[in-house]
Amino acid sequence: MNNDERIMAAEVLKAMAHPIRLGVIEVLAGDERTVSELYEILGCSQSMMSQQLKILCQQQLVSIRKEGTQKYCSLSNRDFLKVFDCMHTHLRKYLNFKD
Amino acid sequence: MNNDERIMAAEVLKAMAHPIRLGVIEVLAGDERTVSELYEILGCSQSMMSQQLKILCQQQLVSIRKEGTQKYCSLSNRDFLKVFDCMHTHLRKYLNFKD
DNA sequence: TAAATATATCATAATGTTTTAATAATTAAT
DNA sequence: ATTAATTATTAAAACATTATGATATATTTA
Repeated sequence: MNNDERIMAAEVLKAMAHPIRLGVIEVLAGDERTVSELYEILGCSQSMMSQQLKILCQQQLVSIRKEGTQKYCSLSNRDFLKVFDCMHTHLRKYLNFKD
Repeated sequence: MNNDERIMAAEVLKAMAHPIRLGVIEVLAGDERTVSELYEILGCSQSMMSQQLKILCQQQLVSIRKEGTQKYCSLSNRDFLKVFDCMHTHLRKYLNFKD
């Protein structure tokens, strides 16, 4: 990776690096969801969810299709689910995370 | 992942989400390095490197052993190199990165 | 057309990150 | 003991992120 690539990769990682945004990715791993389903499931405000989704879409982690007055969100790149496995193991093995 | 786990995972991802810190991980993928080798290779100040290494060590991404007046840095968890592959592909496939 | 529903945007206060420069601490060699 | 080399800490300015509440924009339904 050259420096430009690292700058972009850092932006993508930043877009993942938030509990709500990780939650969105995790929920969408199961299935497509509307914006309101997402903020109900994850327990945050509508405004918060709208802003976090914008960040995820900007980095193309999530894509959105419109249907009437609703918007359906889904994962753009399921490859990122690997990062969850990696984190899961790291937290337990290196950071002493207890369930 | 529950919310506590997401909070911790977000911290780990934040620790990666910086061009210099990504550079450190990439360089250390090849071999162990001293702090001064790292800031020379990556072209940043000594102070900057020291601070970035602290962040990487806190999340146990990097570990350090002391030898005389120098410190040798190495990767704690090589599993994270997977994240680089993932990013490499994502930038090109979804974010139109040009070499 | 008016009301209801779903989502987005804006403003802002609080908080956190990044960068730089200056200084401190530690070890090794003279 | 001084000096040189390596690394860490601190302080501060600039900048970015987060969270909240208020308001705006579509879209559908009555």
